Amino acid sequence: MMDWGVVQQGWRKGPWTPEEDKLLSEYVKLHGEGRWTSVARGSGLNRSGKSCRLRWVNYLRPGLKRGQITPQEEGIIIELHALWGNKWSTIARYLPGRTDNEIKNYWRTHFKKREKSSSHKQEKRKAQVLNKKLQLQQQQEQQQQQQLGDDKMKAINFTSEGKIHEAQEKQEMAFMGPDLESQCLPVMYQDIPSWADFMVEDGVLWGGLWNLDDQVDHASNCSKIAKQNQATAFSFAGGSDNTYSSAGGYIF
DNA sequence: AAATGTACCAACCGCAGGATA
DNA sequence: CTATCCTGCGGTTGGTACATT
Repeated sequence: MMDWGVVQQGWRKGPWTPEEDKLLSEYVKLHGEGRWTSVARGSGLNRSGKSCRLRWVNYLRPGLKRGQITPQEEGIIIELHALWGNKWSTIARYLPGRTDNEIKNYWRTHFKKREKSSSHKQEKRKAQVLNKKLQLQQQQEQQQQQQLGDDKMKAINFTSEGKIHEAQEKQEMAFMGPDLESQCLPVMYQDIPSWADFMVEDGVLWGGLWNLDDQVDHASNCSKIAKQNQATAFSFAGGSDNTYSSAGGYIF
């Protein structure tokens, strides 16, 4: 590894000025992309090669799309992220005019949001389940108290209390399944609106959008792989076809 | 109106790996 | 073959604008 710390000393950092942008643009127009260390030296900019490259790739490069990510683009991002994970540069190749940084930032913002709302709902749901459990328990106890009015019977109740609760537990376990949380998850995810609900229904994603790209063949291959992934997501989430979009395959 | 929280964006950093001397 | 250089990637941070309390 090289020692960037030493080399980078004295180079300007922080936001780029319009003058710097102009210098960099002109230099790249003249000499082309790449060889960023030469760009850094030759352009008269007091910036590191890395910084120059980043500025060019993320901001100055021609053909960059500015503005909000469209729902279609969001769909592709989510789909490809499900496919490849945090391979931002790979994902960015299928979104013409968008940079890996942009996609990464977008995902981070929205992922965090969903993660929060998801865990919030998870907590809410857990509380609901616990409440229900407590209510049932209390009801049962009240019934027992009513039925077993005298002290004698109360004594019997006391000794058998453990068994009553045990039976109650078993009954609930049979209803909820052995793993409470795993049973709750699909329910919670159903609360989260998903792009896929309309994307898949409208056939937008797999029908037309990919063709915006000039890499149609590759993209359609990816769509096939992604569709296989959907199938995996169904089975993993334990959902049926019509629960796909909400069962948590790609929603986090 | 001020304080606080949230979303978004630009830029930096460390690292890995390919290219080259 | 090895050491160094260079590029690109992904993670992270800091700043700003806007929304909410």
